[in-house]
Amino acid sequence: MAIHKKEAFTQKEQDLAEFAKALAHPARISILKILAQYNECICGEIVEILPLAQSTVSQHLKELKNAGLINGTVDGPRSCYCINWKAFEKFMGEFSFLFNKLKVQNEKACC
Amino acid sequence: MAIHKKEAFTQKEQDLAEFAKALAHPARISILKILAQYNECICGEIVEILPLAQSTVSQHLKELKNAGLINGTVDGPRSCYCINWKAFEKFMGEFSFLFNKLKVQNEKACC
DNA sequence: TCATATAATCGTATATTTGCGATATAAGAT
DNA sequence: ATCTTATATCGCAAATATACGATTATATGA
Repeated sequence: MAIHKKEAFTQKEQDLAEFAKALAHPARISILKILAQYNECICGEIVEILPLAQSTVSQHLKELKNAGLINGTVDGPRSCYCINWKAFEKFMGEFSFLFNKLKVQNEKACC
Repeated sequence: MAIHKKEAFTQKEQDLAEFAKALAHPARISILKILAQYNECICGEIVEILPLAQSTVSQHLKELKNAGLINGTVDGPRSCYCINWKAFEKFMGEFSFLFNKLKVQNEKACC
């Protein structure tokens, strides 16, 4: 595709897209559900639950962390992860706000 | 990657991931905002606003339509698009429900 | 110090996404 | 019938994402 045109869009649009991208894989949705259920988990616990290799789970965790959706701290030889509810709420709120706000002003029928 | 392991996850997890994927590009976020603002648009109007080629915009519209987030109807030589608010609310509701529900039961601090 | 346990990273193969120009299609106008 | 307008689709190139095994790093315990 030669060039990525992400730069052509607003920062907020890019941020929302990044957030959505982090959620755009069933494995990551599943990881978030597991983290929510257990409050916190080490990588190995998630590996045992999901049908994915350790390296793959670690990669998904890294993406979720990069997106800011989870926190991860080193705990001896392990890494402990949990959901960053604050970030989660921020993005969910922005999405809801953006589209609910836009919605009210044109509830009329269309094509 | 040899095999896609999407099948290993629940239908609901896959559906939410699909929804997120449709939103996982700033151009598509932008298109949704444009559609919300104008209520309905033909492809060419969006092409004029965004710094993307006509074929690229058409492709993004197709993805949004496949994900069920927008409706599109043929109108003579044009195609008219608008947001499918019902689908939108369904998915946003599912996300909020899923994570809000999980949240209440573990607000305690973690790593 | 050395072995063990845990997780991160590297390298690689393959699949998917992104973007565009060129072409095809379909409806309306002349 | 032909031309114009608007959109979809095809084909291609480049970028990203997915998945895994192998390797590396790090901390704990013997």
